Amino acid sequence: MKVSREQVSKNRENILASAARLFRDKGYDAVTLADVMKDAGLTHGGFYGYFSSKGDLMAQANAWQSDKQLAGISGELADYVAGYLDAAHVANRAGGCLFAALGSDAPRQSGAARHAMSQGLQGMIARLGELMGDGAGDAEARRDAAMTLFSTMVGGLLLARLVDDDDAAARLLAANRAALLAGLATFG
Amino acid sequence: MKVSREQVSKNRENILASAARLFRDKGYDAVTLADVMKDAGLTHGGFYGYFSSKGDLMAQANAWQSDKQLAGISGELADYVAGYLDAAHVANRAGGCLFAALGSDAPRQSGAARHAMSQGLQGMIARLGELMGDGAGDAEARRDAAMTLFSTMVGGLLLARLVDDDDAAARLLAANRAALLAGLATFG
DNA sequence: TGTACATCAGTGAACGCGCGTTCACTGATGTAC
DNA sequence: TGTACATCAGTGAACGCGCGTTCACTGATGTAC
Repeated sequence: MKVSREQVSKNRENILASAARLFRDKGYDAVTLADVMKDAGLTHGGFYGYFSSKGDLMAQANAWQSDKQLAGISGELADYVAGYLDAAHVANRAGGCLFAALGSDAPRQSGAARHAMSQGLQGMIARLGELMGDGAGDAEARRDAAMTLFSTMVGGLLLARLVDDDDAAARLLAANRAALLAGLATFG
Repeated sequence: MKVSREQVSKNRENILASAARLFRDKGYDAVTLADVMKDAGLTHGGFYGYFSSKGDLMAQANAWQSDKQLAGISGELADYVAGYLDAAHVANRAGGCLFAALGSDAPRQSGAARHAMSQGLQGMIARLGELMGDGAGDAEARRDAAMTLFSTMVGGLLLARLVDDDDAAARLLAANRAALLAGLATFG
């Protein structure tokens, strides 16, 4: 049955939100279109009214999630870093950072899906560069510093999720957090 | 037809080598058992004479590749870091670091496959800690420093592969390389 | 050392099953008058 | 404002296809004598 235009808009948003969560949680390949549509409260047949293919959904979900993450950065940079390198973030893959959850899969995707993630990453680096203290130098130097900062954050989260020993994970987080916050204090 | 025991041993090695390459290149899910067996010069039906399931292969390939990588670390730590954060490594996913290629997929695997990778990572960190200069402090401090070092290396390589712009990738590599080598020089 | 035979690694066809995608149909929406 | 009808979002069954896994068979290996 036909639904209102407003409902169509909500459904589209729900599909993207469900896809963004499920992809991060289980990986692109392990998530089926039926899973996504069911999670969004619809049946799988309606999918092609919204997206042209699974690849299209992957691209749009990457862009959607990138935008959302970027918009979520506010306040002190040190607080953002500390929240990122936290046990709660390690446990919350479905709701956490796109780049740590799907970063090693992205280069394998073709065209649009990869590009959306690439653009998101560039935006992320630019934003973190802006938040860097003046002590880090001029705009170019701050951008370089942001690249290293975010590399360590993503790598640290990814490795903390990888080890299957809670103590080792906690130590990885703590070591990275301490090193990065010390660096930011120097720059600040 | 039956083959010699020596050939069986070689075949097993070939299957693991093919699997380790293909998994890193295309991801676990996108690689079929037929792909692996064909790459190893065999037909797919023979697979179950060597491994009990695809998951078993994934676990053993992870362990095999981890061991190989660990054994490949020698010489100056600074040289290893510079070679790791290099454009050639970005381009060579199939032959490169297991953790950067499959790190975000590993936590989704169950039991053995994840554990093999976790053990490999712990070995890697221990080895890098040993190679840290005395300036980094005692054994515990060196291990912490190795954790941050490897987090930045893995994150830096992963993000450099993710961006679909060669200049941006080169800059990410350069920024991380410069920051890490400066840090090592201080510790040295 | 040579021969006869049991073993078993490898082959390739076949099996279920699940997935992405398609499609005829339904019935609520929104427009034309 | 009400009514009649064209539109089209959503449904659920069906389709190919490819994958992991199984299995009867083959023929070289390696052992027993």
